[in-house]
Amino acid sequence: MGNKTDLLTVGSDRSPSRAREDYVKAIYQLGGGAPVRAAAVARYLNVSRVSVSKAKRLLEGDGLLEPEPAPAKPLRLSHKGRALAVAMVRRHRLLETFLHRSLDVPLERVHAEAERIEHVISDDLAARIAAFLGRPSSDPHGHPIPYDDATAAGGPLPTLASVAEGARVVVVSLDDRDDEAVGALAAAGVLPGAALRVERNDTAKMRVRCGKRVVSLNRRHAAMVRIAT
Amino acid sequence: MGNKTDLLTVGSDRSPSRAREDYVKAIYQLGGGAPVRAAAVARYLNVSRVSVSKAKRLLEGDGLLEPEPAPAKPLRLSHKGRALAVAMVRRHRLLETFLHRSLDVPLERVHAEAERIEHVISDDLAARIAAFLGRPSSDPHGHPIPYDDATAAGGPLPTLASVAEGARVVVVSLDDRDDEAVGALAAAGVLPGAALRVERNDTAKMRVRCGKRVVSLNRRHAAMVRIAT
DNA sequence: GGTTAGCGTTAGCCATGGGTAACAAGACGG
DNA sequence: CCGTCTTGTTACCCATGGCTAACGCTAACC
Repeated sequence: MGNKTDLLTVGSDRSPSRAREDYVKAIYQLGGGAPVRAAAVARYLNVSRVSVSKAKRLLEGDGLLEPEPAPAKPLRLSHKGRALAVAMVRRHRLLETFLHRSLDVPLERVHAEAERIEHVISDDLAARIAAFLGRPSSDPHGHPIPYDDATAAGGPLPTLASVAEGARVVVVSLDDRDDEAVGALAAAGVLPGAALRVERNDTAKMRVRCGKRVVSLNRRHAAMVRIAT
Repeated sequence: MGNKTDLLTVGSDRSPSRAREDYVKAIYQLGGGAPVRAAAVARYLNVSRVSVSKAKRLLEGDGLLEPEPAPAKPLRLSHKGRALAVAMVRRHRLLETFLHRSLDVPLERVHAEAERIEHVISDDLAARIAAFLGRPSSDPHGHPIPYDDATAAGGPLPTLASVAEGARVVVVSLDDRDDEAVGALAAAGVLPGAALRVERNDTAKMRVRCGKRVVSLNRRHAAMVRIAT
């Protein structure tokens, strides 16, 4: 196959619809339905506040944001915007599941790949992928796949980094946005469903027993792990 | 699933890299390696000649086109451009095969879907899809899948519309760019590998025996069928 | 030879997405 | 109460992709 240093690295990749979908998804993931500050969106997407401010007008024009005549107000998704956001999340998680399960894409690379594909597949195709996979209930990082537009949020779970020594916990999910952490955690066997026991948690590296293995985890990586008891 | 009249219909969808890839692919498919007139590219992509003229400069800048100081000369892909074009064709055909075989996407919808996805998957992912499918040699429309950068062109085959009455032929491929024709042909059983006998070919509708069935085909549709004897 | 058609280019216009610089207004800390 | 930080906005600038209008050329066609 074409092994010539990936020819395709040509342009940036900001298509009109892609940018809009990214904004909507960011607002949704930051607020979970609640209004979100523009500056937070800017940081989340690594763009300037100005870009968010301009995008705001365009998104309002598309009916994806609740129209807000008063300036300096937080961003609120409209019904349509929320539905689009949920559709994006659904596609993203279905794609991640497919890439990991069927194509054996390593866990830490699944997110980036899905991030690009999610913008170009139709709802119909997403439904076919879901059927192909047997309508999985969660993606390989442990996040639930929303099949209807219900939010089903629930407050954020505690992270592994915050657990007291000696505690036994179960891994619920990993933050897929941090490739490096996901790679390290997967290598250590810290995956959704794994039962852990925290051996030490007082320095930059914590020790965790995972099955028969005792592994050493970077604190920053452990902060990417959501857990339950 | 989100059945709300496809929310995603928001923007056009011309990302920088997408446009470049479309130009390169068009030049490749029109010329098969030989130089191509800009106007032909414009017609093929449904854009103005002006857009092609401007794209030319950008593509030269990217090293995808052979630099051409003299104006009004045909467009020639560089080595890099040709390799990119072949990669695009490979991805496209692999995607079509996957969509049709694994996800049961109807033949006439496979092209449009692949057309969008091909721009966002990595070479690595294409390789994984190929492995998943068992390295198929051709796509569902009957076009060969190029696994190396070899061109393997060979002159264009005759079309079903040009066949004399009474002749027996075998369907090699369908032109996937014409959704309507592909739908009609697939419904009639005129698919790659099918053995046909032309019963009548003198009016706007031709009659063809296909297995046990005798079907009536629109001439325009028949012109989308490449055949061999 | 003149007319007509097609081709490639240039000039100019629009929309989108992204960026800086700058500013007014509010929140916070001292 | 005064400085400092954060925020959202505005005014510009840049690149891309696409468009129409218009022009010069070439190549047919009569």
